[in-house]
Amino acid sequence: MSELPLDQFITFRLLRLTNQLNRQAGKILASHVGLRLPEWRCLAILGAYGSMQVNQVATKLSADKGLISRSLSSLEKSGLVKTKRGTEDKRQIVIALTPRGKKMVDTIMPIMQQRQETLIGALSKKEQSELHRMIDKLHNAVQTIDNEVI
Amino acid sequence: MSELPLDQFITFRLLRLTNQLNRQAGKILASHVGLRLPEWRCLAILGAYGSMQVNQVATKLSADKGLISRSLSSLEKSGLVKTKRGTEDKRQIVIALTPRGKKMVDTIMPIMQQRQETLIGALSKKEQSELHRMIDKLHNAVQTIDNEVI
DNA sequence: TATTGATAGTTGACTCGTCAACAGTTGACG
DNA sequence: CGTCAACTGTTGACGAGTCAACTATCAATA
Repeated sequence: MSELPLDQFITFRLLRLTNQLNRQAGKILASHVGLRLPEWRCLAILGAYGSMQVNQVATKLSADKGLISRSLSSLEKSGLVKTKRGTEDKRQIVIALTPRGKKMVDTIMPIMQQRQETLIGALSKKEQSELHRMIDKLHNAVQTIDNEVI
Repeated sequence: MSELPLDQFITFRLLRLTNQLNRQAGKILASHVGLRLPEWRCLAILGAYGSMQVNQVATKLSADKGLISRSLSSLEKSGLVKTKRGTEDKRQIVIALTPRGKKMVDTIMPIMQQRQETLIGALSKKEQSELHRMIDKLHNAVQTIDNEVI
């Protein structure tokens, strides 16, 4: 039987790190406001890009459209976004931040940016750019495996 | 690839990568055998270290004991592990691989190791060790934030 | 020895993420 | 036109992960 130092599995260590990051982000959002993580991500992307369709939000976030649909629906109930059927294409639904939604983004974004800076502050500038590059490489490698195995 | 502001968020990019990795691992396990990801991780850790208690498995995997409890219970139903009450401490439950469980590990491990090698093969030796070091640094930085914010 | 506190494991409730089925709408093409 | 494929968004079902309440044991100690 193979002797396995599981700590050497990069997948294992990455998973552990991101679970930790998600847990923390969730706590920060829940303590400051009653927002859930995917909801915050929707707000952030709408704040950055302005009005978008459901599909566009999902694509920008690399997230599932089902998850985004539910998140936006919840945000609408909270009055943070408003929705409107597309005028030409009646399948589409256009999402926009309400004034309250904009204020929410302005409140939360600095907190998350501060956290972000503390995080990447643990790495030198050189390490930061290398990390981004490595993530891209791994991203591509995963797709290579998909093509081989599946 | 990084023209959107959110792409600069390292948390965002890491999350996207690990979601992709988990999705793939799940597919591989499901296609080869009817194993779920946390179940496989339990098998792997038991294969590497031999008999352990539930708590020890959870600690080694940095996972929640509830999740591990359910996974092991499912593995027992499948006949891949066997459990035994501790003789001295009757709270403890000692988990061990069955012969079928051992065989399962020997079947799956090479597949997962192959995948692992393809993944890290996308990085040079120097990058690999740097990545491990960066993950450690980020891991520590998260805890720093926990102490500050919460 | 009886109480109290810690520990091992189970279970329920909830969020996050993925997939697939579905209804409604659009557009291309015979 | 009418049909059919493709697309938009919603919904249901389930796996993954977290937290907390609960039980049963154990251990310390008054």
